[in-house]
Amino acid sequence: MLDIKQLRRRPDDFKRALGRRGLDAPLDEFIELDRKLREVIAESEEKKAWRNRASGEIAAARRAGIDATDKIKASRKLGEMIKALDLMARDIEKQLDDIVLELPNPPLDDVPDGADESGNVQVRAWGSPAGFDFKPRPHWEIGASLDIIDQERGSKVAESRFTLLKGAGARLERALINFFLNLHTTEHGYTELFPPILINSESMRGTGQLSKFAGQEMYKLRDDDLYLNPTAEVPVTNIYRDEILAEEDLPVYVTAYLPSFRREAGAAGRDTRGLIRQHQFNKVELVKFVRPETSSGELEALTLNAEEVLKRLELPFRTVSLCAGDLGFAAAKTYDLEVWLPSYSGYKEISSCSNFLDFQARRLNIRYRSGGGKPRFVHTLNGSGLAVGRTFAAIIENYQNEDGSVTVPEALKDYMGMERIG
RNA sequence: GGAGAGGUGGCAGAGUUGGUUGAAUGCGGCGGUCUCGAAAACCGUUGUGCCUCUACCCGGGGCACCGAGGGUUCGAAUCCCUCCCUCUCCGCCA
Repeated sequence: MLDIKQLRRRPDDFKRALGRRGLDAPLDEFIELDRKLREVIAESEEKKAWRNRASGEIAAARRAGIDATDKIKASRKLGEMIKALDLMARDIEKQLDDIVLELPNPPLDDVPDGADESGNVQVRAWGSPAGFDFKPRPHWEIGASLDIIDQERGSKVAESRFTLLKGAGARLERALINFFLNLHTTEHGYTELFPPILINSESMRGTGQLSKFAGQEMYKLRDDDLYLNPTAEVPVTNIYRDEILAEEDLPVYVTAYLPSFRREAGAAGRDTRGLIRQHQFNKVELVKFVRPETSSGELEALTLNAEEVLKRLELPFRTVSLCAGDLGFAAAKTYDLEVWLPSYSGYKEISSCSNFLDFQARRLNIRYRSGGGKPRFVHTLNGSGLAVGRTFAAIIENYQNEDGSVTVPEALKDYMGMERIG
């Protein structure tokens, strides 16, 4: 959520910044409604002050045994007017919310221009895709022939886009989760969390997952006000909702492994095979709560933490800075990590690291007390570190051998208890 | 799932015959006195949001907030309704 006071003060700046996203924000309408709202509030509060005074006088009169019927009558009339004004205020507020909650975060200045994916800019690349002296196969074929990925039976138990992992496959999934968490907790200074997997609508709204457009993606429980976790960003960022943190507690670094569920509405026909786009997938998330002055550097550090995972696994990847038009709703700046996948003959997103500035914190009301002064909003950041299924696929494809076996990456040998699969 | 108790300021804990109670008191925190310094003692101070005045800050005035939402009333932390949560006992289970 944007800062309404800032919006009020310099709407043109916001209009320009949001324009970089290709958005024509209805800010004129906002300014007009906002002006009207304050007018109504002022009138209502003035009448309330009057009523409060009258109530005191009625009390005093009663104690003195004086009749106050006329005062009570006048006060009653005032009450009706106040009720009407408050109703009007609430209506205007609702209209304002409808506008403000749909306004995305303005991009930071160093975010490249561009309307879509094609405007993204590579900032660095690591490793080089291995050449194969045989025809490399996609991970779903290798997985099937090694009998470690079973998509038919996954579908039998649930439906399509659900997968059954078997034997070394199940072991690899678990190994990756452990490896990620161990790296981040022991070497990168993150505290491990294991939050609830079912999430209430208030938390979903807080991080923006429940806005008009995004609501389609979530699995909702029929009998309860709960959703299946779409990304650990939601439960983890919400842990401090409505809290004021002590400045000395910042920065907070937390990491969490959590199964994630998405309906993938609108993705029909895309990535239909293999582990790339599943309804249920595992992910290790990195989340930071930081002081505003530090968030820019914290994003660089968080991105490097995610990159480190790929380096340890010796998987070639590149890092791209998303252009203004490709940024997610709440992000002011995002780096995507893309891993090399032979089956795509290209790079595929495996992590997305974003700085939200105070956009999420304002909506979630997460603040910290600076010195002895007023509470200020923290900045929040998050990134995948990493998506487990896509890492699984990348390992199978990049480490495949001509005989159909897969070499276990050095970093995973202890976790796997084997040097090769198959 | 059954029965009961309860949700008040950073914490603890008053206040429920409705009326200067934003809320006693204690602790903690901050500032000061004292001290070479510290402790103790004493004095003062100590919530958040919004509206408004002044040029932003500081400050002044106002409104709101005692789990959430609604209701009764001139007036509600105090009465009524709905929901949420916590605790205790029983049952059940991992």
